[in-house]
Amino acid sequence: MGRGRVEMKRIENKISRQVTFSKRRSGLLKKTNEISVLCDAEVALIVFSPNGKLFEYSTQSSMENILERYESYSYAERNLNTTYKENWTVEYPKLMARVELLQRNIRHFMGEDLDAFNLREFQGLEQQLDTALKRVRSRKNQLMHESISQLQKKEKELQERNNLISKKLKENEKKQIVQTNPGQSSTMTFLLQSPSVANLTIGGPSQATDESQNRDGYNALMPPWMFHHVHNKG
Amino acid sequence: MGRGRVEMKRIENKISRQVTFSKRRSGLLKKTNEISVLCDAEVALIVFSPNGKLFEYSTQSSMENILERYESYSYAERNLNTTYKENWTVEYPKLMARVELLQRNIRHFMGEDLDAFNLREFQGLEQQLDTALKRVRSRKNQLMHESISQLQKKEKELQERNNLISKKLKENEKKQIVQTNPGQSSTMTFLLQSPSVANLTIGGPSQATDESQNRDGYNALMPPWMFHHVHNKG
DNA sequence: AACTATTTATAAGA
DNA sequence: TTCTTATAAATAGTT
Repeated sequence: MGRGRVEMKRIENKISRQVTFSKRRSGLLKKTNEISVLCDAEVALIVFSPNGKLFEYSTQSSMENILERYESYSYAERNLNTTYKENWTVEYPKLMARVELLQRNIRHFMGEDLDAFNLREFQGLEQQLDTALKRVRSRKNQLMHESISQLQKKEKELQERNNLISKKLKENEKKQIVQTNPGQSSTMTFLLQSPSVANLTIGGPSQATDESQNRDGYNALMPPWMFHHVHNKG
Repeated sequence: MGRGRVEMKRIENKISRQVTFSKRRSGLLKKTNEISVLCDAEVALIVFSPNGKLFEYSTQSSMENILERYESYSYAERNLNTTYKENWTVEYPKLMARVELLQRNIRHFMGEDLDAFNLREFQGLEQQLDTALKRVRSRKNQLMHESISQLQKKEKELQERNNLISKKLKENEKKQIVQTNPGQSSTMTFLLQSPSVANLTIGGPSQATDESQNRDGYNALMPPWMFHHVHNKG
């Protein structure tokens, strides 16, 4: 409509295109409004100009509502977001409740927060703790015995080695006296280095754990020894 | 455009409205397409008929992309959903990690899953359990003593009451013999009912907990006695 | 759904 | 941009 028909393809002249866009845009908005008024329809129109500028029209029920309605007809994106929303609003409180439950149980295991316990519950907890303690002591003893026998083995080996070296040293000294040759005394350093025994300490100095005590806000729940353990395993 | 101008207000005649909607809708779609082709614009059009039917048009870049682009211009809804998404993708793994950590700690408190413990960790856990056990036993004993003294008190009261009633009964019998009146023997039933003592059982029969053992999938973590406790408090 | 008298939109020019 | 105007398009009322 206008002086001469237009071919339905992109207008190459930039100015023309811009002008046409402006004119037709207002026409489109007008018609959009008209159909919504005349026919009682909900309409949403979104237009991005080639320069990236946004124009929009929506009936009184607001763009948001229409898009929501549209997306409930549609599926992809919105459903994803709905899923996130639902996950969050439904699952998050569940998870938090679970966390709190677990924390309460841990406090119970630490002999705290027992005010509401009745006799049977005390009995159950006592038995549980007793069993756990027996297990831990047994495992600890086992570990200690292993350590001790390892140490004894190492000790024996070292003793043998020392004897051997002492023997060689004596022979060497004899030779030196005979030959009066002052070179080659490196055997001395070899004798003094007592290898990797220090790595097998039993419950050695507690430097490493001191630092990790005041981290992460888990303090109320985690006993210090557990911290060390947990952080080392990620 | 047409034979006579139209007032810009809702068409009351339902048929007319429907027809006009149909005609104008196709016109609107055509114009929407035209502006997008001629002017190289991105356009999205969403129309809901008064009967709730959906019609849509969008340029090649697809409705989803346009809406996304729109919502990045806009803010409200999209930001909400983004928040949910971010909450979910960021916070959920954290929470789950925390749950797993707590569960592992509980297993440790139960003397399980100790394979990776070293001697110092065993020592710490042992001490923790020992302390807890002492606390629990102390609290349990306290509770038992309280129960016992309560029971003794109740016992004493009942004894006195019984004595009183026996005395009255005897007097009554005397009277009955004197008066040879066979009515009023209701005192007998009163003597037989021994009130609420049964409620104070110490760790009595374990019927209530049996049922709750196989619920909720928490079994691996919750000892049966704890279940009872937890479910009762919500 | 098709027709057509009219109104409306708009292309080109100012 | 906006206004004008000739003309193409859209469409209200009718069939």
